[in-house]
Order: sequence, then structure tokens, then C-alpha cells
Amino acid sequence: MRPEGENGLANEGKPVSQVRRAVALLRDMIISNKLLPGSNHLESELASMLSMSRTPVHEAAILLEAQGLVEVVPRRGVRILPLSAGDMEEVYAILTELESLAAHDLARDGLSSQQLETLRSHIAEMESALAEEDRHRWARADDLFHRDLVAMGRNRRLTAIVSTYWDQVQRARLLTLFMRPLPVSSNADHKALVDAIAEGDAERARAIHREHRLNAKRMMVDLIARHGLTAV
Amino acid sequence: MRPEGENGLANEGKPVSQVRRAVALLRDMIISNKLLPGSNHLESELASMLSMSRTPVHEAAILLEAQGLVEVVPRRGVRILPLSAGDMEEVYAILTELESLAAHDLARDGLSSQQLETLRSHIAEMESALAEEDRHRWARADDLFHRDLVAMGRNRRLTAIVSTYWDQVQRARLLTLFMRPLPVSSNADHKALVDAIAEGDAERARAIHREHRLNAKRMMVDLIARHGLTAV
DNA sequence: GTATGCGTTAATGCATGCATTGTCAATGGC
DNA sequence: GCCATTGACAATGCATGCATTAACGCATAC
Repeated sequence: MRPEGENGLANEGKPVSQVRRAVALLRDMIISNKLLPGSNHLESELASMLSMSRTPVHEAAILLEAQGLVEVVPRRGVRILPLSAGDMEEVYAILTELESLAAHDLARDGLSSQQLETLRSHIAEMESALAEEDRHRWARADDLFHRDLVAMGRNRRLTAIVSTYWDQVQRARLLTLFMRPLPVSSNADHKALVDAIAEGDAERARAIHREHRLNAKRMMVDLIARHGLTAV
Repeated sequence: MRPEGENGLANEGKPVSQVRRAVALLRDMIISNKLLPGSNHLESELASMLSMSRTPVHEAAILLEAQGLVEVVPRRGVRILPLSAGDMEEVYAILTELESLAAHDLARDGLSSQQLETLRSHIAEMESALAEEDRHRWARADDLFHRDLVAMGRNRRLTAIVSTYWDQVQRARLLTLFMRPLPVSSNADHKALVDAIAEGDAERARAIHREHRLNAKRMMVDLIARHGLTAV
């Protein structure tokens, strides 16, 4: 799901250190809810769990803390941060702006037909998944669509930020995946967005994507509130 | 200039560890050009320079690497990353979107008269500095204006991101401070922005600030190109 | 003279040791 | 019976040791 390094920025030619392994593994465990929000985990436990010493785990913890996924509490271990509805609003606000910018830039700079095809194939995959009501498959395709969209832009830093914050809402998305209505209208947005990009209409692309994300945010915050989840 | 922690996010109740000292000191040295872009510094040298052991320095280096300020090269030490004109465009693009969003939200949610006063006092300070052609004083006030503007919003994550990337352009701003014309028109933007916020006109606030930042970006990229600086 | 290969050197990544300090509990006082 | 105070424990932050491995230099071959 995320084959790059831990921040997407110039992490290509680096050997896989223990720290990177730790960051990747811990992040995956957090996103997939193997480490529950609000729970604490001693660094020494995590270390033996990952069969490495405390040092790389500690360094990974510091990095994940900077990314907002955990909090390192001196003698209580690493606390997996829950995302409140308010946090979700923050993250979605940021994702909305930055992804919309990415969409704008893509439309302005143009995409190769190959790239357009990639995006359209994700849309097709979502449609097919929707037809079978396979929500997991839909979520995977949706994830890919959004990640690829941003990654096709040339702004590496933007890609890195979006990737980081997208990770943070993934957990909540997976959790609410079966609580929400089937995302049928969402794909119309995706199609319209790709069309706008293909036509080079930068402002339209931006507007479409902003609206798309605002809807997603409303749905997510709503779900969390409705189900009495104060945090996930 | 930056009294908070190293990411502005929930770093309040933490004791000042060596790692934090290292991050703060190194970042200051980088921003103030004491560590020149492109130069390499062995972790052991930095450690003795900061009178601490290699471990906290190494951890600080990893953090600064994640923030995009340095690159840790296995046997060459910590390399201070230069910012190319292209990098500058990336960073400004991000700052433009996120600060514009902050301006929008501030206008939407409203500011206390106290807060408006703070912003206006920064503008006054800039005017007075401009009258005396004191560029350093202007830069400090401008810095404060922009930082405070974003920090007055309630989106902590947004504040953290902007702060990080603002740091990255600071170095270039200081370097080009005397190469650019006196920023006389810039203050008109600031005033218009604060007015829009005071009037609660969210979209106007967003538009004004976006334009303001676009101008700043053009000027910076231009200066760098014109002076043959491929990177700073 | 240049290029290639090997050996030495040294810097880092990680493991571990040590000291610090907060946590938890038990005991004693009220 | 409840709360406070004190003491033991344990987890982390940082220092240091060790092994790995890349870089640099020198020698040698062409």
C-alpha cells in the first residue's frame, strides 16, 4: 500500500535500516488497528516484538510522534493517538486544500494518456467493486486513486504531506467502511475530475476535488458523531 | 522566533530533552546560515559542538531529515540540503494553499478585537520599518504577521506544517532580503487581508492571501534565477 | 600517466549499560 | 477506613562499545 519510504521525500537510495523497518511496521500496525488507539506500548515490548533493540524503536517512535500518529510518554510507553472528530476535521481540511491543489496542477501541466488510463482504471475498479458491494476492494481502489492522483504531480513535498495525513484517516476510514452508505455518487466525482484534468481545466479540477473532499469530510465527521465515537 | 517545540503539535508538557535541544539548535544554525547549504557535518562533530553524545544528535538528524532540512548520508555526515528554485516553488505552493485556508477560516470563524489588534500592530511595525528602510526589522514583523495569522486558526496541524515549511524558506528570504526592492506594496495586501477577516469575508480573505503569496513566490524564484543562484 | 584493486581507516547503525526519574504499592498516620 | 509519605522498581534518555561497511589512498599493472 505504501512501498516508498516513511516520508516519500528522497528516500529512494537508502538501505532499509532497522529504524525504517520499525517505522513501516509500526505504522502499518497502527493503521490496521492492531495497535488500538489510546493504548500504550512499552518501547522494550515493541522492540522484542520487532526483534530489534530499543534504539531503533525509540527513533521510530520519535518519527511517528512528529507525524502525529503516536505520543511518546516518558515512562508509560508509546501511546497510539486517537483521532477525535475535531482532529478529523483538521486533517480533512488540509487534505482538501492540498489534493485540490494537486488536481489543479495536474490539469494545468497535463497528464500522459498512460497516466489518465491509470486513474481511469482505478475508477473502473471502484465501479466493479461497487457493483459487487465489495467495500474493501472499493476502499483499496479509492486509496490508490487518491494516492496516484497526488503522486502524479511534481510536488514531492505535497505528496509527502498528503501521504502522511492520508495515513492518519485511513484507520477511521477502515473503521467506518461498513457504517456508511455505499459510495455510489463518489465515483461520479472521480470521473468528472479526471475529465477536467484531461481537458486541462485547472480551476474546474480544483473545484470538483474540493467539493468531493468536503463531502467526504462531512460524511466522516457525521458518522463518528452519529455512532457516538468520540475518537477512533 | 519559534518558542514552541519542533513541530508545534502537542509539545507543551514535554521536558527539554537533548534531542529537542539538538533539533532546535541545529535548525537555528541551518536557518541562520551558520551551517551552509550543501555542506556536510559529521554527527560526531555536531555532537561535540553541542556537547552531547552522538545518540541525540543522530535522532535530531533523523527528525530534521523527515522535515526536509537535511539529508543523513551514511558515512558522509549530515548534509544541509540546498533549496533549488524548484524546491522553492514547491514550498511556496504549499504555503500558499495552507495559509490561504487559514485566512479563510479566520474570516469565517472571526477574530477577537485583541487578535485583530495584534495583526494590525505587526502591519504598523512593518510600515515603520519600511519608512526607515530597515529591512531586518521589516522581515521580523512580516515573519510574525504570517506566523501569528496561521497560529490564530484552530487547526494545529496546519500551523505545524506551515511552520515547518516557513522555516525552509526563511534562509532564502534572509539571503535575498537585500536583493529585492523594498516591499512597499506588500503591506497593502496585509491590510486588505485583515480587513477582509474583520468583515468576515472568508472567500475574499482567501483570494487576497493567495494572490499575496503568489507574488511573493514569483519574486523569490525570480531573484534566485536572476542572481544565478541555482540553490540556496 | 591513468586506471584498477586492495587494504586501512573511520563513521555510523545498532546493542547495551547506566543513571535518572516517575510510578506503583505498601505501610503508617490520622 | 482513607490518605499521605516513602521506598523499591522499572522504563526511558543518553552514553558508549562494537561490528559493519563505505571511502580514501596507495601501490601496481597496463
